[in-house]
Amino acid sequence: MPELPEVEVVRRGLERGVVGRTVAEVDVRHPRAVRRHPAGAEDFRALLEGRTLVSAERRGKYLWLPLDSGDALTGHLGMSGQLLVVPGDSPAQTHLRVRFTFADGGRELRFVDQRTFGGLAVVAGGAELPSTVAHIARDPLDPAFDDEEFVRRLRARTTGVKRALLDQTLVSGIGNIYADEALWRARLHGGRPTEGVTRPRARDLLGHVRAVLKESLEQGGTSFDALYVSTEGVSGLFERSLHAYGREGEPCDRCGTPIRREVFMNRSSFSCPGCQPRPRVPR
DNA sequence: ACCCACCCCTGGGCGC
DNA sequence: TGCGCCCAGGGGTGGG
Repeated sequence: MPELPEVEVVRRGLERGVVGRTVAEVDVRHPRAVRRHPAGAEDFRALLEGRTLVSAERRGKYLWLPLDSGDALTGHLGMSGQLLVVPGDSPAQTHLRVRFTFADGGRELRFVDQRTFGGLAVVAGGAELPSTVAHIARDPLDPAFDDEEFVRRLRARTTGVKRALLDQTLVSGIGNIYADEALWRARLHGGRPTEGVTRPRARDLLGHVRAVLKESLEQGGTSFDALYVSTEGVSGLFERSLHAYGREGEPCDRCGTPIRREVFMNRSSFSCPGCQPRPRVPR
């Protein structure tokens, strides 16, 4: 569910809500939530209790909280994960998976995840860049993101532009919503072959990716339903600014042509037939 | 070294 | 009402 803007909203909430605090108790209520912690829930708990959370970091859609031990608590929200900072006496959420209480007795941290595609783990020595995150590329909001390297690598691919945007090892943080929105802005169909995209058009596309991510972040992200919320339970407002995603049959905001929906990679893609003509041989 | 189909889950909405 | 099907913002993995 959440893409870069939504995950960044959560990161900021963690920064305000839990960074600087010392973990008292960890309660893993569903083992699947820590399946990416190979040593198991008990080890996960032991590595966290008594540790202080030093900062809140993000790359793409991955989050991590370096600990004063030099390890890092890592998290990915998957399709439906939430990290909520709530009073300890608030009722258990239906899909509450992990609870963290703190030594200061203040609000607790809860990992809630309906579909359990997300999860948490403690990565040894991962404070700088957890090994489980290192395989993905930097995201376009990272100051060290290399635009020209992205352009070069995109054009070296032999695939479709949308597949490339969704490939987290090329550029991270983009999911189905923002891929469609950036392609609409760039007037490119997602099936356009990457090798046929000129350098200027690739730079233009990257500019639109960066712009739509920033604009969404300013609106608190996109929240179609209560599954995506900040650590404070607040929904984002960017849905009203979407031009393509989820708008099948509605007139294009640029040319009035009804937005089309296509099935692609076993998921939906939305685009304007007028502004984003399908290539002769889509990929 | 790629790339893709498949799998992992729960729940809401819809047609019958 | 109920059932079955489709759909949903994610990534990892094993095979080609």
